Amino acid sequence: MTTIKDIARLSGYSIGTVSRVINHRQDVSEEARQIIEKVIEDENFQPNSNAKMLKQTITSNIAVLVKGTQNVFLEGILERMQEYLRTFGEYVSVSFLDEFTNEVETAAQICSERNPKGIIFLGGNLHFFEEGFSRITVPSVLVTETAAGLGFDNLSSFTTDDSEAAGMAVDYLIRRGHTHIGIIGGSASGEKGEVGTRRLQGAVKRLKESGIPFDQDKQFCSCRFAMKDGYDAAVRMLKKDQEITGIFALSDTVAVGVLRALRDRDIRIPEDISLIGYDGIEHVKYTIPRLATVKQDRDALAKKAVDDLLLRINYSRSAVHGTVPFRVLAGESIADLNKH
Amino acid sequence: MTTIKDIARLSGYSIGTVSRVINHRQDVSEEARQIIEKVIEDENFQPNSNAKMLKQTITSNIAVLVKGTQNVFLEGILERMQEYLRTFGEYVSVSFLDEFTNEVETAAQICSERNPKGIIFLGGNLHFFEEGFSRITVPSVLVTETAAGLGFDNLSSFTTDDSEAAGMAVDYLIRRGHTHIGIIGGSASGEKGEVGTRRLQGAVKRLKESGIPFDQDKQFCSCRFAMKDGYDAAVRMLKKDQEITGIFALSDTVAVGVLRALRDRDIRIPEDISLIGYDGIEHVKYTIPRLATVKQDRDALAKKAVDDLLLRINYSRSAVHGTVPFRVLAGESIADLNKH
DNA sequence: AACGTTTTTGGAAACGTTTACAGTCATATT
DNA sequence: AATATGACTGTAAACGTTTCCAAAAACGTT
Repeated sequence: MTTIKDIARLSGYSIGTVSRVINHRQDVSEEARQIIEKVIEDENFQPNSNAKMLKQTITSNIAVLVKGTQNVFLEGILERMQEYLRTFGEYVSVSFLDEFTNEVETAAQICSERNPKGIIFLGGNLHFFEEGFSRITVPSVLVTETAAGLGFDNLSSFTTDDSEAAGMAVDYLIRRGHTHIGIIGGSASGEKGEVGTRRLQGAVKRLKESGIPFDQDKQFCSCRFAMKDGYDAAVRMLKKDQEITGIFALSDTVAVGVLRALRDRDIRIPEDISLIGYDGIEHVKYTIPRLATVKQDRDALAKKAVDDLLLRINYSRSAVHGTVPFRVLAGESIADLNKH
Repeated sequence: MTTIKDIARLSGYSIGTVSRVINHRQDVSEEARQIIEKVIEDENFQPNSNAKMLKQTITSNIAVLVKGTQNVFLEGILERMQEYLRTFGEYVSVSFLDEFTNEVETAAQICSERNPKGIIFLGGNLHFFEEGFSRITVPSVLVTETAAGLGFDNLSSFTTDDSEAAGMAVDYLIRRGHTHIGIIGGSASGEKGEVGTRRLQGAVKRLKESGIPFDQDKQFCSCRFAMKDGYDAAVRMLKKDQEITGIFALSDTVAVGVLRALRDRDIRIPEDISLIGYDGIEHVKYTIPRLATVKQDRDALAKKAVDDLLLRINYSRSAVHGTVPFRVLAGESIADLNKH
């Protein structure tokens, strides 16, 4: 392994000067820079990151915790983030957590074991943050939830305005004459600080505002955000309520399951029941019928979160909380009842 | 930050002894161990990983390179691997690469920058390995391709027997009376050392053996492994050849695109054209109709690769090459022409 | 009691960097 | 000519561990 010492010897300069060249400092003569850079090039020298980090007491890692496995939506954000971070020369260390694992607990553990310089939470349960985030001291960012109300100074958050967006989703149904709407997805307990709950509340709020009756016991079926669970929940919903003409699935993955469940019961979409999803994964363009959905801006989510985190890692800044735009995508899964 | 020095001071022992306790060595008295462990506990001390690694000249990272973005199949393997590795206390640093990026080149770069103790390639192009893998010296494993023929002693590989499995896929069609079969997916160039190419060859071989005519120019449409590309390729195929009764899509994602393309042209599946995919992602159970496919054993792939890599990291062993079982899944997308 | 063994311990060097500090040298200023 | 200034460079001390080596302690054997 070639070290800075070898470069010093080979170039005839001291290790101090070599170090200065490596770190692009100004106080080095042009001549020294040239010579040393040549030697570095020739020797194919790479500074040992451990030594560097030891001295600087940081690691060059950013830890990413993805809440939920097989979550196409979050994985899409992860990919975008990784790609974007790479342009800064930053790498991510990824952990996928199932939905029951406490991500804050896990993050704390990762911090002590690996000492990352920043943490990105892709999804998460606000409850866990409220309870235990004070133990985490590195700059962090939570994506897909808002931590504005928690008041941690090292935790930023970026999300779609879920409540508003969910409202737009049901609004889309309402405008097309649907007055009996079912909602599928979200945590069983209606737990506070959970994505599904916020979307549910936004939807219910809009229903109320529009004067549409909604009986949560009969018209809501909770389920995890997976195709299978969407399928099962749809089956339950059909048993509970036969009058529904429109369904809002709280995630596209759930919607795919719903689609299949309705089909298996020979319920036509959109002729018999209309369906709108949430997230805007690629897949909605290829379902039969194409799925209407609310598309979150994953690029913006990824970019904003990374920009903010990097800024806060390098300069001590306060956390910020932001939202990104969304769009309702039409699809073919919604019937306009007004046209009858 | 509490350091080993603090623990030494607080416990009344020397740094050396504390270090020995931390590393669970035998040559420490029971008494010392107890006392020191108590102090460590009380102080909530975590050894600085950078210092540790500096001394041991390794990092505790395993680098994973995922070839291809938005690849549900590989991401599923990634999740399984990460989860399994975590049980060993190992973490992964992930990079997603688009299909054009040279993963071996990238790995070499990552090695010099971050010095991982092992590398996992999820997908990859054999050509790149043949050309440049000799530069990589850490234990590595390639999943989804076989590197048996390359003869690198530090590169294991695990894969499904793609050729055989693809053969089974077309066989499934052939047995149901299909004699005019189209194949969609795989690299444009029919490039050597590419997943699609191997599957294509396996399929063509089986067609030949069964005495089914196959004109690669007319009955094969190459495309990238994405839904959109599957859609477009299906459109091309329909223009080129009107007589096809069965299609083998070289990945499930492609199949989903094909499904949608056929539907848009009012071609019924399986009545007009039958379709079988490859990979066995969750999704195939929720398409309309449910998609027949060849299911690769992702659990086995993940587990074998990790087991082997960990073994080779800790003991110097030669690389091995293995395959995992596969299964043809029936679905609803295939018509039995014999029944007419 | 004197000696060997074995077990346990402390001291100190090493790992490869960064950086504060002090030094050298040329040039400009008086 | 003496001095101040500034640009550059080298030296050495850190950073928090691990581990080699030798010292000390404990024990058993003669």
